[in-house]
Amino acid sequence: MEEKNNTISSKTYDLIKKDIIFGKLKPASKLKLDNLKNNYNASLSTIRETLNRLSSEGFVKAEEQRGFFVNSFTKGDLIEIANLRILLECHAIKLSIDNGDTNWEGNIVAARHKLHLLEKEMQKDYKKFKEEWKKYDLEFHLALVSNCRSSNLLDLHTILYDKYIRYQMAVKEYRGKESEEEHKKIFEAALNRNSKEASETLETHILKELEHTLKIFNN
Amino acid sequence: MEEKNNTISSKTYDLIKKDIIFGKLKPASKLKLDNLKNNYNASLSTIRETLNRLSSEGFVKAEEQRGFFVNSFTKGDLIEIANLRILLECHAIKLSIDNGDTNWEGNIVAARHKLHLLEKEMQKDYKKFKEEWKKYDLEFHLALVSNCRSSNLLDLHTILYDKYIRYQMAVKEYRGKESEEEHKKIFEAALNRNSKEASETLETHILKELEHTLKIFNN
DNA sequence: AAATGATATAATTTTGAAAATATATGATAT
DNA sequence: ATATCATATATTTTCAAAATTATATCATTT
Repeated sequence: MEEKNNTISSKTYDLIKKDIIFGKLKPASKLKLDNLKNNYNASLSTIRETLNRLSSEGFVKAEEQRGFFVNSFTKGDLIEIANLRILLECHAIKLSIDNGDTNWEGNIVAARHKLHLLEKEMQKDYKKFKEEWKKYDLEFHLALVSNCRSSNLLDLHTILYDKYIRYQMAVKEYRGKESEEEHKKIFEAALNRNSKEASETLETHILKELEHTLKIFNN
Repeated sequence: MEEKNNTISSKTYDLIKKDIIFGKLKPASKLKLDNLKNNYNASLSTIRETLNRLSSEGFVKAEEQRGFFVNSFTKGDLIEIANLRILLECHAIKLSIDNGDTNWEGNIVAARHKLHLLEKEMQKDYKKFKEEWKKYDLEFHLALVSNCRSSNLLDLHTILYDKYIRYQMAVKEYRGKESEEEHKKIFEAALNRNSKEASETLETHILKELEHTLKIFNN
């Protein structure tokens, strides 16, 4: 009855995507098919399938007859992505709050709690918990927008979140308290069903993260 | 020096995408690999590559180990897509107008002129010119947003436009005069650099098209 | 020394076939 | 008749190798 990830192709897709997001596969690096084939234990055609998907989503750049590359980091791209995330996520959170119900509220409380636990860990050891934190940060943001009643919007948002977070995962320092404070404010606005405030606080949150993340271009 | 469409894979991608958009490959129909292989003269792996890309973009649904299907038509999906198109395109047109320059203005005039020619043809023979009209309608809408200075936004918008237009291409009647009048208003607002009015007129335009397109569910 | 061109090497693209899985068919039992 | 199971067929998934194209190497010419 399982419906996901039974094929080598989709498992490989997840692995490569993860390695791109967390920088194990570095920005602008060439993705040589033969290397990937060996590193991920899949055949060439299977690797090509996953790279085609990743290139559609914008994690990978395909140059015909010259091969595949991890998308480069550029200041302009980061700014575009952050602003697009604001457009989608702020729109979605408003719809979501306006449709909010008991179950949705429960999910937010749970997600916020788990995120908070990871935030404490992050204070202690950023590098160690980065990957797990990312999981719960996404879960929190998804819980907030999950009631927007548009699966097209949700799918798009998740891709934009991942594209944004790839940049943030490259920053060496954790933003800490400030970020946690913002999460708290968004959380409270959502529970109060104040969609305007939630949206504005979320926008501020993403813009501050952007500012922090832009540091990767200073040196 | 050419940089696009030299591979069988990308040519096949264009062909299949076109056939989905114009309904030659019908909504919800099974995309049997062996059939596609014969109809598009490409090998199985190549076909799979294109289907993986199309599934990332949401034209095709991939069910693991069960195969690929053209995405179904549903009322809810159409409404989601139209609203997402409004969100992206209205945002982009405002940015574009605010950054507008001479060259951009020239492109809009040219695109509007070509679209207008096709609109006249459409009055005479809808079925015959549908495909060509779609090309110039997209060109017009793209010209309007082209100055938004976000390639991420532009790429996303084009996908949403195509996803929307697949539904519209399934409508039997041309909307005619009303639609042409709306195009004219958007055009004039853009030339007057009135981004607020352009955005509002564009939203109305898309909502009216949505209303018209929803007819495909009445029978 | 720089540029050009020929050759060799490496990489991508495409194919056809093997392996794995799902679906259809038909026989048997309730 | 309906359900269950086993078998056969069809389809998807995966692979490995051939064909094509790009890149690197090296000799030759200016």
